[in-house]
Amino acid sequence: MQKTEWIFSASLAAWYWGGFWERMVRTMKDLLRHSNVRACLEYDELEVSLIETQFVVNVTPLTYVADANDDPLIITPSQFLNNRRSNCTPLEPAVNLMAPDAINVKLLEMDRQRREYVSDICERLEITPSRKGVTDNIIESLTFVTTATDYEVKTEVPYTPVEAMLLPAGHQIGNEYFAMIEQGDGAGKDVLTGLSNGMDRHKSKDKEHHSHKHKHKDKDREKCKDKNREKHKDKHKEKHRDKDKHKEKSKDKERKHDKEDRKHDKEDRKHGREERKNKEDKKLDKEEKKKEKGKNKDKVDKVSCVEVKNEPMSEEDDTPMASHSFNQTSQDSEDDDQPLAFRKKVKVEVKVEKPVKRKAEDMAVDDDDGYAASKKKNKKVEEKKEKADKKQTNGASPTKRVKKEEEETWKWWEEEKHEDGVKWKSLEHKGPVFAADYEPLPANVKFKYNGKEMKLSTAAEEVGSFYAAMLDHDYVTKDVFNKNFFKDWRKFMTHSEKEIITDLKKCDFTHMLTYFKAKSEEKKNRTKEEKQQLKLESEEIVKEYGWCIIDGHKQRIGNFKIEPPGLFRGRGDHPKMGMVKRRVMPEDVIINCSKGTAPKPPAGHKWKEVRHDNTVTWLASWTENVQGQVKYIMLNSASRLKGEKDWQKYEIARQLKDSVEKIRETYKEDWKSKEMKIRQRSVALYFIDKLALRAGNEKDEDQADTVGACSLRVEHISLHEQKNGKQCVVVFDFLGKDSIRYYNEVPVEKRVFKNLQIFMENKKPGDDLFDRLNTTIMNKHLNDLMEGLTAKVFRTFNASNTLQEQLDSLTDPNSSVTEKILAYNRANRAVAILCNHQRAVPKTFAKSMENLQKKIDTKREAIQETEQSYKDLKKEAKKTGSAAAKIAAGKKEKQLEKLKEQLMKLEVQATDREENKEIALGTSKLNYLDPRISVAWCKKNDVPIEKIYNKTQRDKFQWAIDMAGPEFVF
DNA sequence: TGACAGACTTAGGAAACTGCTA
DNA sequence: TAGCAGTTTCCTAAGTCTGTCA
Repeated sequence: MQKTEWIFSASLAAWYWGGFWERMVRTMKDLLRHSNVRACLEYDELEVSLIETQFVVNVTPLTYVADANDDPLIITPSQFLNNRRSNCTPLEPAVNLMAPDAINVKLLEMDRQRREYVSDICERLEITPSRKGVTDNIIESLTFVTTATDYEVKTEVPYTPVEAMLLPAGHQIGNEYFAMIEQGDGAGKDVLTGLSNGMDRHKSKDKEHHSHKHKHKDKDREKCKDKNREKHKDKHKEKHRDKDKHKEKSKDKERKHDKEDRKHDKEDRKHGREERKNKEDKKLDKEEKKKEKGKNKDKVDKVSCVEVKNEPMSEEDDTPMASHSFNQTSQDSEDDDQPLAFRKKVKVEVKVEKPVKRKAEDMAVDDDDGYAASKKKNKKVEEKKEKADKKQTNGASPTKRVKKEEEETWKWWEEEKHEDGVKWKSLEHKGPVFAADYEPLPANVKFKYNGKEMKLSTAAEEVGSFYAAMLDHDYVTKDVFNKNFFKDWRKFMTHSEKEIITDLKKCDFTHMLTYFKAKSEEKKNRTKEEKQQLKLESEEIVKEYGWCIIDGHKQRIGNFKIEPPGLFRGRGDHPKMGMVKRRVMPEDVIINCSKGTAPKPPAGHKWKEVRHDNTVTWLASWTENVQGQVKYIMLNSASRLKGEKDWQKYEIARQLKDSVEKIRETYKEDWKSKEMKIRQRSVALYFIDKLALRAGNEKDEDQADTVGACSLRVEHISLHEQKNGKQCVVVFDFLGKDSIRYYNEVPVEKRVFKNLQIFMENKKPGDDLFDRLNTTIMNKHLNDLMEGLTAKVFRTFNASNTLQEQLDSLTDPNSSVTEKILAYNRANRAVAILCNHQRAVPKTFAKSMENLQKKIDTKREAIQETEQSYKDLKKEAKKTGSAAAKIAAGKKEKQLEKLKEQLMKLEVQATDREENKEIALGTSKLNYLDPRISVAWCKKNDVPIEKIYNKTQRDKFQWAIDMAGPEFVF
């Protein structure tokens, strides 16, 4: 019979089984051993699964399983997984059950004797009816009729029905078996969870060590490492011996009887504990096994759209884990379940000059791209295109190949995508535009020090002028800014200047500022002709440097100008604000383009490097001196390179929509995990999902102190059992990206609340709330749940999903276009609020509101007056009965209606403006809302797209405008 | 495994532009 | 037509996330 493979996530299955991974392992192992599916015993994969949290089971079905009616049971893996708890929605695509659909796994026959035995166990273990239900259900599950809904386990008694159930048919059942189980455990307690074995005792010691982390963390870490190293060596040797033994066993396996199997089983259990104990040993083989896993994955690539893999979860009761003490943390997490701070290293200072990157030709092609549609690209077409491109490249210059009207839309979305990692095939541009040279101040513009005029050297004057130009800005009121500026400024001074200028407070830049203001004013007051001339000159520069030719198409460059020198304007309390951003020279700039097309550097200069790396999208780069960051010249958002990525982003977010419910179920389950690390991860993920928080990368000390979900500190939240009539309220108050304050009072699930209480226990305000979590751990987990999933995707998904929902509920198809636009803006606002897109209240806000209010008041007065005259006219008309008076009254009435309408509009405008005072709508529209939703909405509701997107936005979202019909739904 | 570099997206403020109103 | 307010564009800081290296 043909051998088949059945691969699925063990931890997922463990969840399926009520969260007991160990039990699942055992179940599978015994199931295979005691069933007639003997061939599987040949494989080591089951062992692999123990380490990798994934089963890779090769099954050669020999016989079949029958149900009560003796009908053969043909079970596919998806049936297996879909027959789970009856009160949950089916797992379906969220489960990456990487198995060929058609596999028929024929299981062991469930005989009466075994059923009786299970009942016996239930009685012996005093299992509650629901437990019994579970027990039965496990049996039923093997026959794939699931009914149980209660998986809570409240007893410390070993939970053995799995073993019981798997007792070979015809085997004598009795106390002997129980004894065996208990003996196997040593302490007898955790035969299944393995929590009380030697390893755990050792671990709890470790944990105790960790509880004194603040005193001895480095020492302990070193000790721990040494111990592990030793352990590692020994166990590695042992492992090889075990492996050999195992091979021998496999050879003889067909001759072995059930009894022998039982013996092995017992041994395996003992070994199993040791194996778990030596997790690190197995990590050694991780790479090898990963490869193996990869191979298997390749074989079964049919199903997987979305992958759900859980980490092992542990049995637990309803109380928060801290009360259990973490001495009992699962074996897997010996090191993982420590606060991450234990493992942190000292940060090295930022170097301004970074090592030169490898050359393009040396680079491996990355595999970072590809949304669903593009993945199905026809290779042949690609090859053909490649050949055609090669021909082209060998022929005329790309510039010549550009069509006459290149600006007309390039429908790149209808073309084949480049192979993964390749961003372009040809790229030609003119290089960046450098900042104009410094023009020294006229002699009459004076700088004063300590009240005395002083002529500065050109360099000192230039830097001084940066500060002078900012005198009206809030920055100069900040000590850090002034301190940094002064320190850096002195670097540009001559020796004598340094000696004289020792105190910034004694510096008088006001005359310089007046000069700059006058210049600015002069600029504003230019004649029309002058303005026109300047505009033309500017357009010429754009024409020459603002475009590039990529793959034969002319595309706009986003930022073709090199950042001019100035003072660093870090946001929030940035420790580097005020430092001097030095002038970037061609010698600092790396050019990236096709071979043989390098732009000429400015006269008398040369480029730092010319590179031909088609795996990146930038055209030029340089390293900025303040933070040591690389800055790039890149394409405009309307370009193919940006658009394609954007499209892909929204496709991943749509994928998340399909699996988010599963993921939510998973993290909710994880709230109960015994492992602190997993609970922290699940609570943080809950915040990311529910509140659209950012991931929260760790930040250096030389950056502003801002946080996101993973980097929240104890001081950033406060817990309230009750607040404003709501229970379990978490108050968030922290600075997020750009030092924008995030304040939110959120009622949360009780379990989240309890977990947070535990996470905060014995911590100082400045301690990490999630001390066992960082964004790498989070994203790794998310990617395990769904390919391509990262924390950021949740924001995109939640934003787009909110827009879709809001539009659906707020749009009245019968309303006017104006009303529809209002509905759209409201939906957009809901998203902006969700994402906390704030802006500073515009400086002119108060004034403009005042003006608006004046208009409203004037309008009201006008209405009052008109009303009075209307009444008078009406009276007169009634009194005199004259036609002229009647007409006049009618006119007045119309005037009154018009005025009232105008007032209404003004009032709406005032409300709208007030509501938008601190909300920035643009960010979400540009970065988070799938444009196809808006396009579809416009098409469906006959709203011109121009009402929603301005020209730039229409350019950026051209792909969506072209491809989304009115039927599109996110 | 953590630190770091690099590449890219997301972000708000400032400057420039545009259109309305008196 | 100037002045103003609102809108758009530009600018660049500040994030996210991945890959590499010791």
